[in-house]
Amino acid sequence: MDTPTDNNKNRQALLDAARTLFWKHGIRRVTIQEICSEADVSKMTFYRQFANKNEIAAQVLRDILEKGMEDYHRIMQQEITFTEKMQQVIMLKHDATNNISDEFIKDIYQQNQTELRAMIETYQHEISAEVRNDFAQAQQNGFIRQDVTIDFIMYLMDRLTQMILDEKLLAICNDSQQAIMEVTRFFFYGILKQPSA
Amino acid sequence: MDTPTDNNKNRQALLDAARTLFWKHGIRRVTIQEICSEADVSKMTFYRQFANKNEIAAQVLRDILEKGMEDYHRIMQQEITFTEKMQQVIMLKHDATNNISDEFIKDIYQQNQTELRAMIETYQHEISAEVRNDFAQAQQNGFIRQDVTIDFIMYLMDRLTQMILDEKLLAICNDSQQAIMEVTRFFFYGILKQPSA
DNA sequence: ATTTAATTTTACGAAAATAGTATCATAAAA
DNA sequence: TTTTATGATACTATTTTCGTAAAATTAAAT
Repeated sequence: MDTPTDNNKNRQALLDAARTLFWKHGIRRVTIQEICSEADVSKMTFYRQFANKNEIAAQVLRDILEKGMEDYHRIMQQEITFTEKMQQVIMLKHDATNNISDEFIKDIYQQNQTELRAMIETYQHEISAEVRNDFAQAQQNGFIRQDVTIDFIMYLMDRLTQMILDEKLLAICNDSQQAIMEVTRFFFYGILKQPSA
Repeated sequence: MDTPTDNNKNRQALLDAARTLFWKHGIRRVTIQEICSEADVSKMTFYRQFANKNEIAAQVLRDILEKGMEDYHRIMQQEITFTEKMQQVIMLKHDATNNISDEFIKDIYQQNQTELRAMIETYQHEISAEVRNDFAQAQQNGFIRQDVTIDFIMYLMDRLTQMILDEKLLAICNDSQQAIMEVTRFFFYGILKQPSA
């Protein structure tokens, strides 16, 4: 039971346009008409798909968060070493959709956007529980020093993912790929020369 | 005859706030109230200084363009070699105020902003006449090959200033300083090994 | 302490932008 | 042909923003 002139295509075009615009200017500054123009779709089609701007913003955010989840799961399910998994996780945030824009966040964490805020917090709870669990397990399996707390690791992960987006680091390394390797290596081995190669 | 609580300070605060906001979001999306909040000044003080948003936008643009002019003059008046001057000119655009933001330009080159557009075009005429003149003189003085047209040089200047803002180039060079040196050297000597060192 | 001037605050009406709806024509799919 | 999604237009309602006026506040000068 599908629509004649592919319904889903317009919906996706609207979502893509909305994300692009929200990305640059946050939610507040972007008008529905603008989203429609960017998506090359009439205003009526918008209202047939979404009740209002908040709803499309919610869907955009939902898509982003879900993609982040899926990416994380896909990485962790692979049959590779823990080290390699972590490298990929750190690399993950390099992807635009895993690093929500400032303006977008600003608008969410202001005014009446309780719904969107709740959505983010739910997601953060979920994902951080999983990550915490994965780390605890890795610690049990001897991949991580026993005398380091999971909380500290969580904090580190956050800072390190920020580092690979830092231009100053990029200037030091040859390219972002090398930056990621450098950071991950530091994450696991510190800066001291390893006794066990 | 000055005002008790320094009048000029508020005006400057408003101009700074406006530039910051116009920079990120263009003119259209920014409200007067927003400018006032950012400048930490009441709406009334805004209207005592400027008639409307267009006027403050015009002043912001005027300041930017004039600063660009002054910078260029200051460079050319120095007692240094032509090569060093050019290096500094290319470096100039690295400064944020000499590289007007996309959103800002977009808003100017749309809709009814004929006044602002005219301002830019006037500036461009002025500056390009000067640059052209400086180059012609340099060519006469033997600093530039005779068989190259000034038009081509003007085109090159434009492209080269863009290059030093390119992240890809930054990844190749160690830092932006080196990028500027590299580009300027290329501008003057090409890539062939020089017969005369 | 009083005066003076700039500023903020508050309130307000006018104007403009945006949101949202109803209707009809069209074009493609069933 | 009938159905269905879409686009275009026109329209109203609502919200936002603009711009002004008047009173209250601040801070320095007299």
